[in-house]
Amino acid sequence: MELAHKVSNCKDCIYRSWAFKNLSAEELKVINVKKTEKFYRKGENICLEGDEISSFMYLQTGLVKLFKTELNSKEHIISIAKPKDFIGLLSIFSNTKQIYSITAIEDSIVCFVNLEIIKKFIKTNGIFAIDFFEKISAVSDSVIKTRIDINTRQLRGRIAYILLFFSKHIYGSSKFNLPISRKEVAELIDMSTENVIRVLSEFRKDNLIQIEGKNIEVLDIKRLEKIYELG
Amino acid sequence: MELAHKVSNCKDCIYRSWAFKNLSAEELKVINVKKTEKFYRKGENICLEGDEISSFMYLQTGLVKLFKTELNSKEHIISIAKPKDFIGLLSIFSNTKQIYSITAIEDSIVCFVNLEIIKKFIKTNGIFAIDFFEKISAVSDSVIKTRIDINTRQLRGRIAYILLFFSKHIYGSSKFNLPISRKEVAELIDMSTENVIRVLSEFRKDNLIQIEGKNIEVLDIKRLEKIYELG
DNA sequence: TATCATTAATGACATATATCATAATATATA
DNA sequence: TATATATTATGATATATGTCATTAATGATA
Repeated sequence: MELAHKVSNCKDCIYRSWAFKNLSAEELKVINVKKTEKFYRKGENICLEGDEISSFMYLQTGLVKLFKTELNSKEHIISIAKPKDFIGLLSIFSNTKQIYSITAIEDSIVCFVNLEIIKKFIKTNGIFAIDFFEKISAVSDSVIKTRIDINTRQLRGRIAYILLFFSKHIYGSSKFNLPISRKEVAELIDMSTENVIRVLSEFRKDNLIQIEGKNIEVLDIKRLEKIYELG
Repeated sequence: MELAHKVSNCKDCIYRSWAFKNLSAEELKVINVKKTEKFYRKGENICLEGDEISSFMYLQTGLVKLFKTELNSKEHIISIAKPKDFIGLLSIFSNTKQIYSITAIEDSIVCFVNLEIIKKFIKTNGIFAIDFFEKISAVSDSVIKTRIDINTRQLRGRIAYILLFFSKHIYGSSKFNLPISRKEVAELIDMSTENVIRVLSEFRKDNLIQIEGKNIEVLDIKRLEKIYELG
């Protein structure tokens, strides 16, 4: 069942003040006409490895995961995007096909802006080009930094990272509903599902967190940060 | 001792046909006047974490490593750049300070182009902007892909990756002189130095490679590729 | 509601990897 | 050249992590 939602106008969009802030009213109008908004239920695919790339995608509401299916058909999650994030990686500017898949992990609304229009504005609006480039660069570098931060740590440090990531970065609250399964956490931080569960239990017994299924509350953020910092 | 080298002209530069191909003769002349070329001996630092960023850097000759010093003062290598590569990550467009350090791992000549000039051309030359963006995006995504490829494999797969990386990607020859120590290999693929040495010995005993100190020859590339693919 | 499938949880065990110790080389430096 | 220092090499051992097995809990579906 498709849920209807009010299609927003670009000039009122939260994203405008970010990557699109240097577009003129005229340019925004062009985007407004050509853009598409689409609603995805939790679990639905937004795009798959190999799909043609024709849009710049950003997330209006919800949460999505960017992932790759390995040869052994295991999935590896590369990053999680939150509202106002550009979804995907820079390859949309250097590839014609998606090299990763994207799936909603919460009900989400994704906005698709034709890539040719973005490219046209990069060509014709220098101020927009520079600003857009800076913003997009930051996103890309943050993915690299995250991958390094995770992989230079061991299990406890990685789980601490995930807890801090969701509580601080995604939800801004010490209490939150983990939107992904333990298996997906494992796919995100390169460890086995059992060990994700085990370390979470360990943290619970240690009064670092409280767990009731997907409901998690961070009880001792200072100590959790220390565990993260020490690796 | 500083070695003199013939300062090259941008219009003859190998890099021109890559990222700078859409600049006019006039624009190239501006870059040519403002750019700096610098020679670094193997082991010399090109820049350090925290340095002000004022240049777009690319490698004319040699080989350099981009790395981060962890809290425990261990070094973690993020990527290795070869001639014609843009050095560094996109953060030069979104940060004012370097977030990683760069050191020459072979005698190298680095060319520094003032970043403000690049930004000016992005603003004023749309065709250049798009092309430059596409090229730089590919570099960034390739770093992400590499990190994933390495970290989703275990030791044997990672060593296979390194051997294939140097023989195919860097030197284009089955016989090459490994430019980094076993310790640096370990820092590049997140494993202990002893295990790097151990797996290399194992590959030697298995007739996959021949080793004499830093001189390595890949004897059975097909089997090595299989080891890499299977992880 | 009853049934089935998925997820979460935990223990026992196997395996992969790191660490420590020691020696042999190689490389840099005085 | 001699000496110190770092690198390479290998074995023994400790530790971290993954895998397998089993059960409980949860959620989906008929």
